[in-house]
Amino acid sequence: MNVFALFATRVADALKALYPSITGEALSRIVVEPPRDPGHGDLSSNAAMVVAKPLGKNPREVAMALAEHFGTDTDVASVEVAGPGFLNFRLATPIWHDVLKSVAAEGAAFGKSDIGKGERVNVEYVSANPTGPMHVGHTRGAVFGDALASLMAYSGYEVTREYYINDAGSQIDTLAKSTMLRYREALGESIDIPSGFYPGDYLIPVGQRLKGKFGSALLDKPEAEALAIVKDQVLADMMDLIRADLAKLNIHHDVFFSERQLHGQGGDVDTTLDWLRTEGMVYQGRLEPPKGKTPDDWEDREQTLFRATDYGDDVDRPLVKSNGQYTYFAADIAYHRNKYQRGFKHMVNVLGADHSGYVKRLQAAVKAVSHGEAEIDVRICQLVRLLKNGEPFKMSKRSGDLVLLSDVVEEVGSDATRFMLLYRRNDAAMDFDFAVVKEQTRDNPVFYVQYAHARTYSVFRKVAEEMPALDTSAQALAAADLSLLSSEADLELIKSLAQWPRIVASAADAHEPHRVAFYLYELASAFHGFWAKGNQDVALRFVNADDSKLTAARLALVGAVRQVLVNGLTLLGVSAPEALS
RNA sequence: GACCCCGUAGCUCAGCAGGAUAGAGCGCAGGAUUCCUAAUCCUGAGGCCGCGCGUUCGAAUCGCGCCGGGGUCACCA
Repeated sequence: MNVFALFATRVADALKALYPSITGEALSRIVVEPPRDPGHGDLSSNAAMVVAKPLGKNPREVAMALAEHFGTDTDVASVEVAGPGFLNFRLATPIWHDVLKSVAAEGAAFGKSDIGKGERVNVEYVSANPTGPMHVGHTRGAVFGDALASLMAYSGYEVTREYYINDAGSQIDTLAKSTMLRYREALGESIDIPSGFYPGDYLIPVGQRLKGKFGSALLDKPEAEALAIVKDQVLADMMDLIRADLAKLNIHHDVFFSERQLHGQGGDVDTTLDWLRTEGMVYQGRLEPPKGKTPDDWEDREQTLFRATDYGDDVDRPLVKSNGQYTYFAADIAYHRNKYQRGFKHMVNVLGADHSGYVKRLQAAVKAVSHGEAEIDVRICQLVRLLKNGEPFKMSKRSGDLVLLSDVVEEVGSDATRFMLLYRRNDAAMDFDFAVVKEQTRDNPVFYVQYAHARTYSVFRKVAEEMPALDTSAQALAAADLSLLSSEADLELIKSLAQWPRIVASAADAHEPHRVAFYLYELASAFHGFWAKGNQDVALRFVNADDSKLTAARLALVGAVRQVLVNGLTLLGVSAPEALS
């Protein structure tokens, strides 16, 4: 039950009844939301102001008519017209108790919506090059994409979580050659790793595995053949490594899409280029070197260009390299055409800050290959600066100057890592201070929220101890007399709970999981605040040994708080412990 | 030179498909424990919402132009 959506519908219905000539366009701009100042009531709507102009009426006049209409609504305690034509509702107490009932009845589904209408959406995230373990640079996008995918699934989309494996470029050839050296090393040769190769220790086990499988047989094969075998092995191993790293943050993908499968004679890139040609989206031409910074090796030549500017990009983009191979972007067009052909009209890509220049051409590609039928939202996750006690932090246990994802998770844990990264808008750069994240204080929102959740359990433990006769089963609490929850404090907490469905829906719609994290913090705060009130006023305690009816009603409230905290934490992939140790 | 992101309290950040008196945490000053785990709560001080112009009944929010910070810029991936 979403009271805001409920009243949005009622307002629209009322307007249609009052002004039959009203257009759907005008109705769509109506919002019903909590007023910024709670003194203005529970719900506020701009309906009269939005609708007045097209109707040629005075906003206050429309508002008055609406107010009169709602005077007979039994769920409404009072309606006021305020300011230029705001409609402010104060709701009758029973409807808040209905919210509580619906939390209990809907459980994990409280907050779910169908704004996605069952449409399929492809969320691509991580897509780190399979050349080694994950490092922190990947972590933010990984967590963001994972939470966004969950959020959209919860909001009625059919979500596919996808990982694009960049396993076709020259960096993979270098990876194979680097691995070949480790193979020789495993066979007893002493090796020297040239610069430009991958020096990481993580390739040593791959070399040993190759030795175990093939002995020294690979050395007898032609180099190209041997390298192909080595490449397959190292790619498989690197992806295992990456999957294991992601699993530490509880991140899993549905589809791992290999770039290699797009290449080759008659592959997707070939057919896509042919298609682009027949569509007239490709031509032979020259590009201007970028102003202000001409690359040293700039070579003015005629090349195969995609008409990206026709679709909003700044320049047309090359599809074929000077050595005759396809560019990365050519493969990416084919890849996104493939997504479209698999039936995705909604796509989301999560990329790192270093790809911000890539956004427009990706959007251009999707527009072109779908003739404008599909849309892609590219979310850029800005840089994360690692700190320790406020000082920039360089940690390097195993791999050059990189900080590994597994190091971070080991250091601070999955919950804190995920929550901290999600407790920030994705498009703002952020600092990640190990010292703060590890601290279990109010500085660290994840513990604050988890503590609220644990507190709901400790209330129940307390009741079991003090009032063993009280039935605290879900069925018993569902029958509790909620009308006993009539204090300001009770209603305030219930109103926080009532926000949840609209928060999730708006977060899913805007592709902004951080809204969920902030909401959870606020709900935790409301719950902690209620607790403290019980210290001053015995009537506001959760547990009243001499009043089992009130206690039962309060337990129903506490149970609802717990349910919403769990629902939110689950979406963010953060655990909800029953007790903090 | 161009493109993208950011600029809100001393610090870290919310708020931005326009809406009423701009919020939170930290820090600072004071206070609270007869329910659970004080890992908490309450009160207070603290703001030309980077600057300017424009659109509007109404702008932190939208548009344009500056300023400052970060990122990126044919063929790498």
